Amino acid sequence: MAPAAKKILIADDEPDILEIITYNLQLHGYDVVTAKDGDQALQKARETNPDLIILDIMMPKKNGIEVCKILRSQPAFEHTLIVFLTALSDELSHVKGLEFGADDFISKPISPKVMVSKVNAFFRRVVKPEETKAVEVGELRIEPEEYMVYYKGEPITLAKKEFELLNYLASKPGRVFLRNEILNQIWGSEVIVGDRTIDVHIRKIRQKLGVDCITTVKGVGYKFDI
Amino acid sequence: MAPAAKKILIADDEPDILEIITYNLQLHGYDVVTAKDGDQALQKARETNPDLIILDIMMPKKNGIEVCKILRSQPAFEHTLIVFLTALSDELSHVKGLEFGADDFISKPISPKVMVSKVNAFFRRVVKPEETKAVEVGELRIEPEEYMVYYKGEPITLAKKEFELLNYLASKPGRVFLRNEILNQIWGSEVIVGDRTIDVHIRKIRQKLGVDCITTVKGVGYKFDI
DNA sequence: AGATGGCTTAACAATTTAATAATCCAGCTT
DNA sequence: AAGCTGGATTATTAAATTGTTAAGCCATCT
Repeated sequence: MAPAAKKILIADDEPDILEIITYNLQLHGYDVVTAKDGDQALQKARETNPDLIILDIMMPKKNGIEVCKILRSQPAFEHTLIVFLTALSDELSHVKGLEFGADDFISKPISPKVMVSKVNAFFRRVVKPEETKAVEVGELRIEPEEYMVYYKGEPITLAKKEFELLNYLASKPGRVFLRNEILNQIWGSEVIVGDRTIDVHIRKIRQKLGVDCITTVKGVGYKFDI
Repeated sequence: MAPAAKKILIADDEPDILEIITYNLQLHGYDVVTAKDGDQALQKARETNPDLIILDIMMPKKNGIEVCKILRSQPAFEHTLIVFLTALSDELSHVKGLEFGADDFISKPISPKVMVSKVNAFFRRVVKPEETKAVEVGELRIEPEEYMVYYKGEPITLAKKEFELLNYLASKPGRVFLRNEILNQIWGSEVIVGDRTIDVHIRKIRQKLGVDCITTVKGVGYKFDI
């Protein structure tokens, strides 16, 4: 699934926080680069070309907002995901940060778990546009942009989860997705749902589509096949 | 896949809590080891090498944070999942725990059900799908991603164990795999099954494939050959 | 407030797979 | 040739997994 580990640059002047977050992100398969001040953040960003940059607002040398502003002015970082770490109360930073092109904020203090969840979410979000293209297999057409499915030209309305599940499976027809992969992708690693939940959604999809384009692979998972 | 039960060490000084949690985790197929104080937790951790360690913060002898700190300093436990049990209000513990490498927190009080769900989620999160590539020998193609086998282009559906077995043998065509090797790889060293079980699966594979690509080496094992 | 739709879960049914035991068979040994 | 030995086959039983239905919960809409 993950051809290459996503690279994350995280800049914060508190070594403890840096270490904790680094450790936890690494544990979840991310490639982490750290910086302890604004200048270093800029330098490492250029050196390593990360997929996501997390900037503490308050840092020596250059603060996060300045760093963001500089990065955004460079073509190489025009579309890089940049998020700020801010103290919960610091509303002003929010406003200023937005002006300089931050994609989101993470409020401190934050638990490692939530941190990882958020990072996962960022990448999930940014991956979306790639899979926006319609999938068409046989008589079945899946249109991610309109959140609709057509079978033999007839529109079929699926609920959100149903659609996401079908779309995910159909993203690689023929390949088996493990139940765990499905849970992590559709529900997210932080959400807790039972195993039967997947079954029920699968059932509803099969029911609504009329065609059985989802094959069960017992003990393994499901695959889209037509 | 190794169906080996995940091992969980749980340390808490309240026998009641220990018992309830243990019972519920066991009910869900986990292998549970308990400890009633910090020293015992350390000892059992070394003895049993668990996959997940749940530490109550407040314990006699050594508290959870001390235990965590000691464990993390040892290579064997560097990457073991460690979570703390904390009273909801005890924010200070959170902060301290983070510094010593805990992966997450579980706040008390917690219902057995939620506990089990959380534990499931922990394991789910760390699972990463392995990179798999298709094996192709002669007219036979094995696609681990699809969990499918093709012979002369025709798709053949194998059951989970059958597929894993074939895939394993085919990973090194020509080499003989001892019965013990097969048992260890496909069934896992902790599972005890009789020798006949392998025979039966081999037979089913031969039957489904139609071609006899598996050669018996009497008194030794089997090899994939075509 | 009441109605609606989506999501999740519980409970049970149905199905599939795995493991075991019993039997059969081929090749060797003596 | 009769008796071993290890493997193959078949049938049977046990276990695990999935399918299905109904019901509850929650948020939203009317």
